[in-house]
Amino acid sequence: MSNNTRDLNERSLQLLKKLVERYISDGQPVGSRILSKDPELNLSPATIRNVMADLEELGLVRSPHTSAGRVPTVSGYRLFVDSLLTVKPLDTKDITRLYQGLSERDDTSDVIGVASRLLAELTQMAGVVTLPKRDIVFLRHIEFLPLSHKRVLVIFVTNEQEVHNKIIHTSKDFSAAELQQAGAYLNSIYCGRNLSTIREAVLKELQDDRERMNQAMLEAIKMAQLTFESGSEEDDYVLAGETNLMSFSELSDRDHLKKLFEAFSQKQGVIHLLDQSTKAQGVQIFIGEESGYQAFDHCSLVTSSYSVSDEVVGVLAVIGPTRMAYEKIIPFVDVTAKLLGAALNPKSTSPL
Amino acid sequence: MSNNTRDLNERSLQLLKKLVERYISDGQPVGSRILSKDPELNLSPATIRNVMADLEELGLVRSPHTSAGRVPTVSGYRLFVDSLLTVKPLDTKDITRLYQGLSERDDTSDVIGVASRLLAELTQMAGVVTLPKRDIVFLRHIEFLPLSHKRVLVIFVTNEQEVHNKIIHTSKDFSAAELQQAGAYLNSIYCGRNLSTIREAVLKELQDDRERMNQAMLEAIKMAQLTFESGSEEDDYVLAGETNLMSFSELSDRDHLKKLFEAFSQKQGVIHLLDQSTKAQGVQIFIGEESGYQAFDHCSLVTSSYSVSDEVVGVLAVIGPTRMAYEKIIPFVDVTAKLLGAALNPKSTSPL
DNA sequence: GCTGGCACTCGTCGCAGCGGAGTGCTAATT
DNA sequence: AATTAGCACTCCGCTGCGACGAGTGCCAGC
Repeated sequence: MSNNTRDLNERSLQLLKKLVERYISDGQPVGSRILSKDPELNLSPATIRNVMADLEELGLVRSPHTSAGRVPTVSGYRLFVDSLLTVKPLDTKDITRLYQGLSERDDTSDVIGVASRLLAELTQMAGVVTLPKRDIVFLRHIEFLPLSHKRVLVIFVTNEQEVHNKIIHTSKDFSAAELQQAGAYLNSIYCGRNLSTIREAVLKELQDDRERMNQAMLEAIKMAQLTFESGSEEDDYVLAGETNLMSFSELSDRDHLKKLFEAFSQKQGVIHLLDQSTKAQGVQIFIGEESGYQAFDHCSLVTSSYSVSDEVVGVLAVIGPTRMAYEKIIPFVDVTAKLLGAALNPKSTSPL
Repeated sequence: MSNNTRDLNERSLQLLKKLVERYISDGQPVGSRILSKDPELNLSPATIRNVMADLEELGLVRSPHTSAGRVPTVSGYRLFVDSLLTVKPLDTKDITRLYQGLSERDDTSDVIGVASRLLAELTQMAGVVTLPKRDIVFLRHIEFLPLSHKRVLVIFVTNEQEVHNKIIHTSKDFSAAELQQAGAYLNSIYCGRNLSTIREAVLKELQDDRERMNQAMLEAIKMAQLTFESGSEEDDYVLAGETNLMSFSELSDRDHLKKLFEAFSQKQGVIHLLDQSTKAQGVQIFIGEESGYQAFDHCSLVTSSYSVSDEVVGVLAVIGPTRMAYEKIIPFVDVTAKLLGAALNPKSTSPL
């Protein structure tokens, strides 16, 4: 059952490639007769049957029942996308649509949402984009408002458009004036820095320099610490085109569909899965059960991290049935990730 | 085809009631034999057949095919919920769950989301709650930040927790200091007032009193106008438990399901539908096609507006198959609406 | 080593037959 | 006049059967 490429000669691989391509385009188990008609193979059905038997022994294909053709297994798809696939150049129409959507950043639209919708719309599958990591998120303004019961509402603005808010619990009740002062102080020293470095700086301040700070400054720093402590901002993503998945017959089983949509609304599992792609640069693919999540059993995910200034800040993906046109989707996801990264680059956006 | 109640005698109505109840609990077309066994009716199958024929003539029931018993039509359900239904008191377990979830307002949780999730969880259908109208939304703090290109980022905080933001286009570029001043001015005069009255006041100012304001005040008012102009805050809702709907066989048709979920993600249609309930106090029901939206053809919505200080501020609903246990859902929605209204009442929450 | 031929397996389709559930109608009963 | 019993009828759903087609595995010949 080793699906090592060396166990197979060129012809078998070629045949597997044709088989997978054929299955992807037709959705029907493909038999020896059909493949025998392929001019590039030019083999008789009987020979093809022999080769297919080999492929089946290696676990690359299987037949749903005795007298149906063969369909690729997960390993078969894996081998296909890893070694056999010939990626197609992107459709020019798609390129322009992506470019339009992701380069011109008009005010109210959020790039992440646009990217997600584009992924879904142009692939007719589901698109998902994680929100970018805080590393590229720069503090623009911070402010505190008093609530009752020792609670403080923190509002902070990042980059251009995003406004975040959080409620923190403080050790005592503060007056509006005190909080205003704290905000002004923090603004003066942390504006323009990214959230990660702020967090580190805050921690350092708290450890090192207590004596050279006055009480108000200390309180302000404490509040900043509460605001930016890790995990404060739970990860999230923007999903689009889920309903497209309902049209695929291989996913339209009620229970599968339910599991899938439940996974989408719980988010957590999806986040974990996508996070695995943050390590690698470029496109990565999860085929069927490879994901390890039952909900995605008959799905494939084509993911790519996206980066700003050479640093990975998030992940995007297209989710569809295992039987998808990988040769198109892969370059598509790749390009989208790059364009999104570029669109998020603070240098290319208007200065503060 | 008039389904006037007067066309029917007590017995026929009683029989219709039994029939609908039976169909709701079993999901099978109900025939004369089954109903004849009901001790309260105590009629022979033949008599029941006669009555059923009458009901069918009036359009209250229909048979899927010649020998298949009867199922209620939309009119049948309508008559049932309007005149025949005997509502059941709420399950005590449900009451306590609702009470727990909606009375204690801890910090981070949003009541609207909790309400929506409770509706879904306790009914095992989908729950939806519209965000409350701005009339009960009080301005707590407003602030402006400069962006590039004559744009200004407005952040305003309402009630306790909610932070809103919006980008407005101004006639010229303002400095941070100017904007701060404008914010301070607006805070001083509009804090604590609700958004509707602010909008009116702003418009009045712009018309009446131009001469007695200085330039800065005028600019501030103009910005407030842009911020609070109507339609600025598009309506929205929180949905929960959509996936529950996938379990109902009568909705599990692929196309219907797709339409339904598309309607959910586009939101707009749902909002329109729910808005119709803002006029009435109390529970309202849309059965099947009554909603006018194809996506909800085989669904019923049990809606109720919810009010704060006797003013309707939003709508909540349970969405499920037409064949749902109305006698339980109706009081359930009713109570949830009342509890939510109470939870939102600013008087009962901690003061500013 | 490849290929043609052949027997075999399975799934699908159409068809017929049958039982069950339920109806509508009519005639008898109260 | 209303209710009921009886009966013929309709229609769904199930089952079994045979034909068909697609595709396989294997063997023998090229």
